Amino acid sequence: MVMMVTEEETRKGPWTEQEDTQLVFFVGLFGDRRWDAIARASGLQRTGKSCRLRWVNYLRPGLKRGRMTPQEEGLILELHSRWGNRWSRIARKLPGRTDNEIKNYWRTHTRKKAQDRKRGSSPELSTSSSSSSLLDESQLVDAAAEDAEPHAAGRVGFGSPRGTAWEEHEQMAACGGFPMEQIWNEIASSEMSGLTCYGGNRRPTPNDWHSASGDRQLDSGGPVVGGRWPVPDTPTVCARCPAVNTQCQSVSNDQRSSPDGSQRPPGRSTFGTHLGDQDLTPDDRQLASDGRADRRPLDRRALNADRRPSGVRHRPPDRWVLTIGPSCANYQTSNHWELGIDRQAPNTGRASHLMGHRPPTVRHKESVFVSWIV
DNA sequence: AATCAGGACAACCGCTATCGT
DNA sequence: AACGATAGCGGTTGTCCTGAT
Repeated sequence: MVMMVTEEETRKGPWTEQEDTQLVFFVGLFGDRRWDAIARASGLQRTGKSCRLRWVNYLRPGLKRGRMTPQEEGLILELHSRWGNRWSRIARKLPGRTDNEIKNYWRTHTRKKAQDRKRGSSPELSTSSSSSSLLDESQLVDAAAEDAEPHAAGRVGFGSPRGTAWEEHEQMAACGGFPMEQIWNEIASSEMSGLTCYGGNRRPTPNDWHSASGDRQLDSGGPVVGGRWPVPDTPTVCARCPAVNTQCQSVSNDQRSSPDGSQRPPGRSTFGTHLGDQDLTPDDRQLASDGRADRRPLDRRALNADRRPSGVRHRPPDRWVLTIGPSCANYQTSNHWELGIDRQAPNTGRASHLMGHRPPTVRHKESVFVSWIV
């Protein structure tokens, strides 16, 4: 019943667009837990650990990109002086920044400055009282509170073993994060045709299954139900057909209006290989305007995209849409998938693992089995 | 133009904590 | 309580880029 991925050599190195697409899609189904299961079910030849890292540090929605702001720089310095190399803890105080990002930042920028400061040569970014002006006072108050009561401050992220996902949801909302509920709602409210499923930020809703042409339908109230992905009427182009035989096509904010009001060219990718000025966010443009845009990795990637044979590092879209359709080359011969998603959260339409009740699993009888034909 | 040093950052590795059985 | 599986964390490495020489 569960699609099996044969034991193949584990891939390492930079992630490809296709891999990202697959990962985002399956995280949307399973939630950002059970990384081993995601790695297996997705067909990615990656370890669960690698999948988690990719998601947490790169694909997760809401991540900030670009240079650290002076406020963030100051906060990093302040918190590092307070907590040392507790990167994840520091990252919780900088919404949108990952521990990896902060760690890298510290290694390159801040550590050097701190060393300079120790030698008394750096007038800026001091951890002394002079730097406090750079900081949001409330952030320092929060940090102080966490000092006093380390476990009271929750982790920014989903599925923490130290608190319920719902608590973290609230905490993320409080700190300007990106509650999954909000993301899903946004995507659910967007246009959705019968042949489109949304990966990454949204899992199928019962309505999706009711409208499906498959053999089973999902019942929003029942404990054990199943469904099948709707089979599209109109073939679509298989842009990046993953190894798991899902026709997928990532669509992202390239469909939105650019800051000057003009539309991007249709079909344009936001991935690094196609990055151009039109792909810049307003923040990017600001960076460009202050003469530092050339330091941004996205531009470097764009400049060198043609030279990279594989594993091109690329910018993930802010939002993902996966399309499953019969035009996929493997459509005729591929297998029937089934993925188990627990649905034990009482009185909600949310998958239980998002409520902190239980991670998704295929082992429990009360699981909802979401299946589709590809 | 070529070379080199250092910055930037993605990704991996190893260890530890936590959870489920 | 013990054990295995999994997630999370911090350290490190590898690669590519820019700017200086």
